[in-house]
Amino acid sequence: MAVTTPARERTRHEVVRQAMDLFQAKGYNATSLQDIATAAGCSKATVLYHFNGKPAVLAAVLEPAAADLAALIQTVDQLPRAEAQEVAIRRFTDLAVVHRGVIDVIQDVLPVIEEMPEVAGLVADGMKLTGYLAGSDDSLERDLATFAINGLLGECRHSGDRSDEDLRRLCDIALRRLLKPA
Amino acid sequence: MAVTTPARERTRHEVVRQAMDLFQAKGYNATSLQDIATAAGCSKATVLYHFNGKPAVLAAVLEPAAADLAALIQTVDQLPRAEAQEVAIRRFTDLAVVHRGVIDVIQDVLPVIEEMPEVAGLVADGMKLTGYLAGSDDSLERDLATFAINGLLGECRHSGDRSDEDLRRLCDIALRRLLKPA
DNA sequence: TTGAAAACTGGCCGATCGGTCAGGATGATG
DNA sequence: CATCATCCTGACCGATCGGCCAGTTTTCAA
Repeated sequence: MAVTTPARERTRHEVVRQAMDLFQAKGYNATSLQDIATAAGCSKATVLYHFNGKPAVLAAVLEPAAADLAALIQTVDQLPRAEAQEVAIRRFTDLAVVHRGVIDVIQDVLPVIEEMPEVAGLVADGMKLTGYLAGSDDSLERDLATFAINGLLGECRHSGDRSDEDLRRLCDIALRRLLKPA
Repeated sequence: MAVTTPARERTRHEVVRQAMDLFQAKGYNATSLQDIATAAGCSKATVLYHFNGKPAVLAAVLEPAAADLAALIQTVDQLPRAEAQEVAIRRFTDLAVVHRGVIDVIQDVLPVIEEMPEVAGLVADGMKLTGYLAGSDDSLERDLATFAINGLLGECRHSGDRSDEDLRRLCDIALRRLLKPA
């Protein structure tokens, strides 16, 4: 066959997939490399053969969301200020719903996220997004923006039973109430 | 001397004090009993002499906040529904500011808090408070209330440099925007 | 078919964790 | 001074963690 997936990518992908599920269910710190290996049907040594340490596994799990966030930032970057907030609110709710699993994962890593160079880009983009959500440089508005993001992070936690539509609706309402009150 | 503090209470109090600071700075899971013992100027065995395991230390750290929250719940419990939400918002912001350190601590324990009987009361009271903050049984309003609490939890995280007054003002504004929009 | 590169593994290592225990220090009481 | 309960400690334990390495199995192109 010509289009068979190379064994390398097959295993890597499966490890990332199972790691995502486990990180989401038990948290990053509470998940051991052995847990991931068992779930992925390989040995712990194999996981470390494909990934240069446990943080590298986390980085691979977060990568798709990080890429989408980076793209969003790049888009909003070249918008006039007035539109930037509106677009940030709308597209960030989409992003939060799509990557709700990843958002769930991040929770457990937040306290020590500063010391993880693997996810530095994601953190930096999150900070920039906060600025755009705030809509102004006013410190109260900025605080409300971080408040909104934290509320959203918390809301996505263990929200596996909620439908995408419900979650999107809730996030949109909450963000607008906080950031664009009538 | 008649009014000297017994050695027992002295050490216990110091352990709790240092544990609080460490839990707040590094998180519960990332803080070892040895860390607490060193900070408190005693041995790890001493910590375990006074407290029946690490979760018991956490329970002692959370206890004052849990007591205040329980008192708040009891107060709000006997209020008519209309007033309940307003009082809950106002007094919960006070409580959040006063016990901001404790709120900070809880973050790291949330993913596994269900399995800790030591803090079950605190969790249960938090759930009741959510209901009162929502103001109605509408599911959207309840979700917004949990959103608000999560935002507040996140906002209190690593907010040691913020003044009490700023924090109180921010929490009050955010809660009212979310729960009582104009 | 063959041989080298890639993929994979069991076993081991040092470190750290929460927790236990027997016994030493301390201080009040007779 | 002697006694005894309280307070405290160093040493140790079993478990678990992330990570490493020598060697085996699989893959695949020549």
